[in-house]
Amino acid sequence: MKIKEHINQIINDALIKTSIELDSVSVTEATKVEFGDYQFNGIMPLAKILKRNPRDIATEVISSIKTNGAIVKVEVAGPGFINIWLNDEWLSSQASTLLADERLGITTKENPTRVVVDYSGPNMAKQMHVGHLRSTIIGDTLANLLTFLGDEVIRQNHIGDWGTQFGMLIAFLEELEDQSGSENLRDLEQFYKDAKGRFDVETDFATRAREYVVKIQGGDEHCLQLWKQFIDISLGHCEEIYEKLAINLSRDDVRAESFYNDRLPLVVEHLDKMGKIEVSDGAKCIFIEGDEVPTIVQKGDGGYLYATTDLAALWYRSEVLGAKRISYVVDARQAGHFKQVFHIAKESGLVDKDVLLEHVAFGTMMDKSGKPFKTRDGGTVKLADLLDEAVIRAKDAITAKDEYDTESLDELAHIVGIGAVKYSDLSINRESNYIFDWDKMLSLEGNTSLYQQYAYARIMSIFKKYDGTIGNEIKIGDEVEHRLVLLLIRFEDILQKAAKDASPHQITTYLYSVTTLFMRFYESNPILKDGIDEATRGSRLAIASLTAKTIKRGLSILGIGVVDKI
RNA sequence: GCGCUCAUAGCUCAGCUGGAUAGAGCAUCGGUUUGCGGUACCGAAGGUCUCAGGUUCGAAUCCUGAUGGGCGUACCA
Repeated sequence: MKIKEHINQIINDALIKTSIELDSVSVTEATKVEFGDYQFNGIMPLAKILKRNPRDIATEVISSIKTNGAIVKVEVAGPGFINIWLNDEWLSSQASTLLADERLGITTKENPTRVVVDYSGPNMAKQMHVGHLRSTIIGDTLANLLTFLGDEVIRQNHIGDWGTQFGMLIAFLEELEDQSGSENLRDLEQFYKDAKGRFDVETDFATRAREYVVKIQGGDEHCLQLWKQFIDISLGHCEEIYEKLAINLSRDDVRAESFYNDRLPLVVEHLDKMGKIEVSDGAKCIFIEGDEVPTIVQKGDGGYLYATTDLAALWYRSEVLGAKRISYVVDARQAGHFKQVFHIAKESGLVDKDVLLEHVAFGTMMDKSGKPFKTRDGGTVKLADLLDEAVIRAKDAITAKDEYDTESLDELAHIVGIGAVKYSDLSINRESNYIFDWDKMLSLEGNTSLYQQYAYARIMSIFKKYDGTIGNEIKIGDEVEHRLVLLLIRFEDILQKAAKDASPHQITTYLYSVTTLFMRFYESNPILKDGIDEATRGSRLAIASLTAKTIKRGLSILGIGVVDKI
């Protein structure tokens, strides 16, 4: 439920009764337990405008606040803070309602936004490597989150399947065709190196490779056939990775670079018509005021560039797909590029003014010593290798190994390992650089997926032992329960904000606070011990159940699974 | 050179719209009535929020400047 909105409404009503009108009223979570559950700080700036004593106004306002519903107590504190305590009975009843609902009381948007989330976007010429990890993970989470909240999400995988290197690759593929073409493509990295090796030393081969680039672009049947075959195999490799990573991208979501080919000349034509284009050194450029370097949309030799493709994609997404929010989950280093492209798209009318264009930027992945993440010999780390290692390491971290047969242990290690990789990536502010540390991510201590999965398993273990029906009746009995239940009710507020900011780490921070608070509750408030009365036990079971469902739902939005025992 | 961005505890990170005594985890030290999963929980210690100004009732947060790091900077994507 949108609890904050509810409290805001109450405060707003009280303000109106005091003849005060504010454009927007927003309470915040109390900074300390002594200050209650929520606090309203808006009186102080107001007092300045009204030239009145803030405490006097605050005192007047709180006398108009009803304390028989959600709020049980309000106080004026300090220079004019209004501290708000919520009613246990009200919270209890809200929590019971959430527990009875499949979606935990989280509403779906009444007016959904059609939103394109552009993420992953691997290059077909090479194997997926760690450079694609963050975009894939963050983008998928954003898409999951928006979908859950009711937006019409269109996932777009803008794969790189066009460009000069493909001439070389298909020329090489052609030679191997009669032998074992697809077999050689198993290791794309090696294939690329071999092809490059030939290209560099053999003139005949290099010439043919260059001819093939022209031929593909000219629509030559034979070359296109080879090219399609190559892309198909390479994309298949990506799909294996998506499968392992539990990423919701399918072939239907692929709109490759080549998809926009037909639109490229039209984009340039349109820009020209709008009077945006200036020719400089033979290239068609757009100069933006304040920017030193122009955006080139067509090269001197007539070729197009990635800015042109991105403009074409924006146009397509806006016009054909009808998107009102277009989110690019791309490395922060491309901030300058997107700023220009977005600007041009809007100025030239390729995209309507009311469409939200956002660059969901993220930082670089570093190793433990703070340097860019590479293999020992300085090469690129293949994603497939990294994920395999995650599963192997996860297996070591599992306690109850003996309770599993080989097959289900593998499955469990997969859930734990992949979850760790995803969670650690999602749990830091996406814009800062991210330090990749195996030991930290697979630790049971601290803000990790394993800690959450462990907490979940503990709750499941209680339920298994209890072996009965768990009701929805919650009755808050003490301070810890009060805080935990309130936190659980706040789930929707957190998701809404994370969606607005495209910021998954707000979800992980929240889940971690739920789990730690639950652990405290678990220590201090026994559930199945002898001497616990029926009603208390029922309520505690229900609180545990709501906690488990919240963790499960939260992790599932992050694309991470839970298990009943670890 | 110009532009973007970051700087919070020894380390990794939170910190909302400017709000009260800046918070977690790791590491360190100490503790937990035989415990519903102890790979847990509780506590202690740890800070000039890079520096210097400014804005104001109030600044880690906003503005200006400095220092240090990362990144980008015309026909690659």
